[in-house]
Amino acid sequence: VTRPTRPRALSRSFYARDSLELAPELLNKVLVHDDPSVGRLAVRLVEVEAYRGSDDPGSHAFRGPTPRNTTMFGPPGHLYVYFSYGTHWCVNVVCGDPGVASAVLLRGAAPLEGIDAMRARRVRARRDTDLCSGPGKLAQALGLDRSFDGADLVRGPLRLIDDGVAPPEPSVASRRIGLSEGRGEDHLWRFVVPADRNVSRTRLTGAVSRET
DNA sequence: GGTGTGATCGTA
DNA sequence: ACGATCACACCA
Repeated sequence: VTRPTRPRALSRSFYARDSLELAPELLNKVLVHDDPSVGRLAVRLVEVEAYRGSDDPGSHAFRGPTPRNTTMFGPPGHLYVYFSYGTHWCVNVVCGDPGVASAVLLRGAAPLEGIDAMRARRVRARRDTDLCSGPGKLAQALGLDRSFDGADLVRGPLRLIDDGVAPPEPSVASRRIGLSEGRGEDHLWRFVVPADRNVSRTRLTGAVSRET
């Protein structure tokens, strides 16, 4: 059993590394949104995916900088938020060095605090596991949209917190979701907390258990 | 539990 | 034309 410590916000240097290294370290970290309109929202991350740049055909940054992906090339510890399928927002944590595109997509989380406010934003959710079990749901529950693209996780109002709960040991690595053929769909760059009910899709073909 | 399909619009 | 998706229908 991991003993909780005094919660501390992750520092800029924590994000300054490759997305493949950072992604599994984000599991079980707490994402907090101090939302001026509804108060504090907090969730524990249970599913993430690593994206890279010029060597990753699944990445928005594969073909170089564009107006949309600019923050992916910026300094680490900021959010990259984009509009997906005409209906949903998806949230990434930018990592690596400035000039190098590297980011981690936040795909699933367990609601901890502000659950009533999350339900108000996600009326169709029947169970608590419907609130944040997918990238679009997570963004909607936390009230995130384009206006949060570029937001600084070190300054807030969004922060990532280490409350002493370590990443799972082992974690599970599987193929990334939603990539068509030829887009790096075989890479095991999705990381999940095993058996957590807030993981967006339980089918894990080709998944491997992974020591951190 | 699983699979299949339509909605919807910014981006390249 | 095509998505780093979701919800709902339907089958099991």
